[in-house]
Order: sequence, then C-alpha cells, then structure tokens
Amino acid sequence: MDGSSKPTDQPKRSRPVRVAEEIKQWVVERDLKQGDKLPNEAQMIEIFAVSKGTVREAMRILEAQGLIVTRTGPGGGSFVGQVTAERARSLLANYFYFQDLSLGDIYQMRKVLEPELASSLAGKLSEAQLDELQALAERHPEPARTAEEEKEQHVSSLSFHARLSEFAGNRLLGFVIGFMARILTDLTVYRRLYEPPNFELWRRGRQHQMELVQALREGDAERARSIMASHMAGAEAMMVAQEAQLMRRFMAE
Amino acid sequence: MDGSSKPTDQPKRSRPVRVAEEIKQWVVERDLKQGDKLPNEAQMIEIFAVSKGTVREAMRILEAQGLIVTRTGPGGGSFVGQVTAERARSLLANYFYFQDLSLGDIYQMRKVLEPELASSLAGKLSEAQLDELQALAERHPEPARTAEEEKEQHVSSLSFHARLSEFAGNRLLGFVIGFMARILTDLTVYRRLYEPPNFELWRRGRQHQMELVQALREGDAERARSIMASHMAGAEAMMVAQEAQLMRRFMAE
DNA sequence: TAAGATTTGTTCGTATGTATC
DNA sequence: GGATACATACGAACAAATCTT
Repeated sequence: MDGSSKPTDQPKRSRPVRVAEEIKQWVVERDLKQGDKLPNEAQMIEIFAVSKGTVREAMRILEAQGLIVTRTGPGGGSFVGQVTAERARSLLANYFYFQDLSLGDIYQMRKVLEPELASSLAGKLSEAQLDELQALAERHPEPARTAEEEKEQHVSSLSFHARLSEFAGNRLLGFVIGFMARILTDLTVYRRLYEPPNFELWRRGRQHQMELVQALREGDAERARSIMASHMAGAEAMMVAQEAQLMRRFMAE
Repeated sequence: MDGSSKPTDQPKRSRPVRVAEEIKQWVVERDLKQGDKLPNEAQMIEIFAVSKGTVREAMRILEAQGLIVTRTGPGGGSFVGQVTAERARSLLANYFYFQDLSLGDIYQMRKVLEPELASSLAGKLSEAQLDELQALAERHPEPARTAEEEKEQHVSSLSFHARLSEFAGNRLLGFVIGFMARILTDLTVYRRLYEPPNFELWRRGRQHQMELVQALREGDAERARSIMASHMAGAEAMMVAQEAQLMRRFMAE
C-alpha cells in the first residue's frame, strides 16, 4: 500500500503524521471507547507496515493531543484517552497566538454569550454548586490596596466565570466561555491590564456576581440574564477602556 | 454532572511530550515569528540533551499541531509555522467527539452569534466578497428533487455561513461560527439530517440569504441582524425538529 | 544533466525502565 | 526477589529529498 501519489493528497504531511491519522481512523472504524486498548508496538508495526520509530512518533502525536494514554509494564500499552477541556483550550490557544485578538473582540462575544449562559442556568444548579459560586463571589470583601491585590481580584473574578462555564449543560457554550476566561486570565497575569484600580467598578462587579447567584438560586432566568449583561458592560468598560491591547502568546500547556 | 475537577492533572507526560513543551517555550522566549528557523536536529540533540529519536518525536508533535513545518535538503530544517483555522477546527473536533453535543446546543449559540456577525459585517465587505456571497446564495435555484440534492443544498447553505465567518473582523467570532458550520456539515454528510425535504422552509432560507447579502451591501446592520435571526430560527426548526441527534465523531483532519 | 553537499527521514539492534505476577 | 511483558530511550547506519554548482 505505498501509493505515494494519491490525487486527493494534501500538502505534505510527514509519514508519522499520516500514520497518526491512520491510527485515528483505525480506532474510529472499530468504535473504540475510552479505556479500550490499542495494539501494542509490535502489532502496530505489522498493521501499518512501518518501523518502530515511526509508530512511536505517531503515538506521541496522539498522546500530545490527549487521544491516547500509554502505560508501561505488563498489561500496559496504549489506550484510548479522553481529550480534556484544558488540553483543548491549550491547543486552541496555539491557534489564536497567531491571530490578532483584541479585547473588543472578546467582549463582543462575552456580551452575548455570558448572559445566554446565565439565563440557561437559572434554577438548574445544585445547592453545592450555588454555594461554591457564592463563595467565589464573596471573596475579597475589601477593595484592593495594591496593584498585586488588584490583579489577584481580577483573576478571582474570572475564575467565577470559568467555574460557571463548567456547569453549562451546553458543552460548546461552556467551552467557549471558559476559553475566553482563560485568555483574559493569561492577559491579566502577564500584563498590567488590571490598573488603574477603579473602586466603584470593582464594587459593582462584585455586587453583580452576588446578585447573579441569587437570581440563579431563585430560578429567575430573565433577571440572571440582565444582571450578567450589566456585569459584562461594566467589565468591558473596565478593560477595553484601559487598553486596546493586542495579544500574542504561544501558550504554556 | 461534572463532579470533581482536578485542576493541575498532568501526571505522566512522556519525555517527548515534555521536550515538545520545552521547545515551545524555547521559541516563545526568543519571540520567533512565523518562518523563523529552529535549530537543526543535531543542535536540538545538544540543546535538550536527548537522543535523535526523542527530538524527532517532539518535532512531530509540534508539526501535527501546525506549530512547525519541516523541509529536507540544504537550507532545510524546521521553521515556525502557522496554525491554520482548519487544523484548529480539527483539533477542537477531537475534543467534542467525547462530548455529547446536541443540535439544540449548537443552535443556542448560532442564534446569538450569527446575527451578531451579520450585524458587524454590514457595510464592511468588499464588492468581491459580496458578489461571492451572492453567488453562493443564488446556487440551487430549483427545489431539490431527490434526497441527494437536498443534502447537497444543505451543505451548500452551510458553506455560505462558513464563508461569511471567514470575513469576520473578529477572529474568535469567525472561528466559532466556522466551527459550528463544519460540525453541521459533517453531520449532514454522514447522517440523514436533511430530510424530509421541506420546500417552504428551503425557499425561505434561500430568500433570507439573498436578502442578507442585500442588507450587508447597503450597510444596514440592524436589518442584517434581524434577517439572520429569522434565518437561524428557520434553520433550527428545520434541523432540531427532525432529530435531537447526538453526535460522536473522532475526526478526519 | 550530473555530482556533491546538507539536512531530514527511516530503520534496526540493544539496553534500560517499569509495572505485574 | 525474580521472571516476564511491555514501553522507553539511545546511537549508528543508511535512505531520501533538495539545493548548489
């Protein structure tokens, strides 16, 4: 099977990359589920008719994407894994490292998605989840005194949104919101996007989060939506006004 | 639902995966840009103090993610690449293969994002872009006669949205919309989501696209938004009503 | 056209690490 | 502890691609 010139052949992918795709296909065809065992190295060499080194490079590609996990020892081998949200966020961040995303871009999306999420979660959360969100919202009862504290509070506020996104029944909606929270967190950590401290905006943001938890608890979808909309407008004002910063990162896993 | 989360859960990364991360870090620290050359294999072996095989596995990982490209021959070597939108979509599709996404989930997002995109594009497109969209909208002037034609028209309609998303100034918004169009296209191709043919809905959808191009041409943002909102409502009715289908795919590159 | 130089691509033999019995 | 089964890592040799002359 060495048809080196297929008409549908794309750019040039190296052999290991192509073998990795073949393995993926092999797994899909057999409908293997998470935890199912893949053939061991020797069998892979036979099945795909390549050398050990090539098989290993292909397996590392799949491992890096979270599609397989490998254990050594007896009963070891490679198994179908599960791509975690964190890994997917990292891979996606690689793409946006090359794009020029502005804070305005992110807030254009947050302004429509965050209220949508808030609305859809009203009355759907457990007591434990609501309590956890409330605890996140109630952190930092005092205004920040230093730039360091300001940064910490901003990151903390974003973690409220990140946690909320994990509760989403809509996994796509949750993922996109969580991804944006991650980008903003990175920016906050690596740049000075948290200054100057604006006490009034901070106080309103904190108030919004607490009111939101209350609305979610009461199952008031429309109120949850409108509180989040206000919150986003405030957050946008706090960030965009400060800096129309472009972003470039390579990512960190 | 989602019980406990292990935030820093990365227990066993293999050596090549760690080396790949080190290389990424190495590149970031030096702020290498697209096209810049990385050290050759021999130098990599020295720098990271691992064998040739390990270096190659690490490079293959980066290549599979689109972060580097490699050429043989004199003047060859590895260079910083660019992650394409298509590759990012594929990587992300790997993640959602393990999630249970419903059509309702996707349309919850399309209903808010597509109108947002339409609105933001009003008056911003070139003549050539508008003409291209119009050509896409004007395809298939006749109602489908067979299931095969119906499928083809549906895919064609989605390509209108995919193309529109590529024109977005907001790369994140464009990416998410393009990703959803891709998922829906895959579903249409692999399953029978396009039946039964509903002539009236098809006619209205086609009409919407043509009116949308007109609104974009005239720079009428609010009309573009409302046309797209109607279009999404119609599309949702056409798809969700047919099948509350769950989706599982492993991907295809 | 051809030869030579340069760099990655592929394979294999061997040794080491690790988990299970 | 020892045997076993498996992945992991290394190094050397050779093949293939591609540029220059």
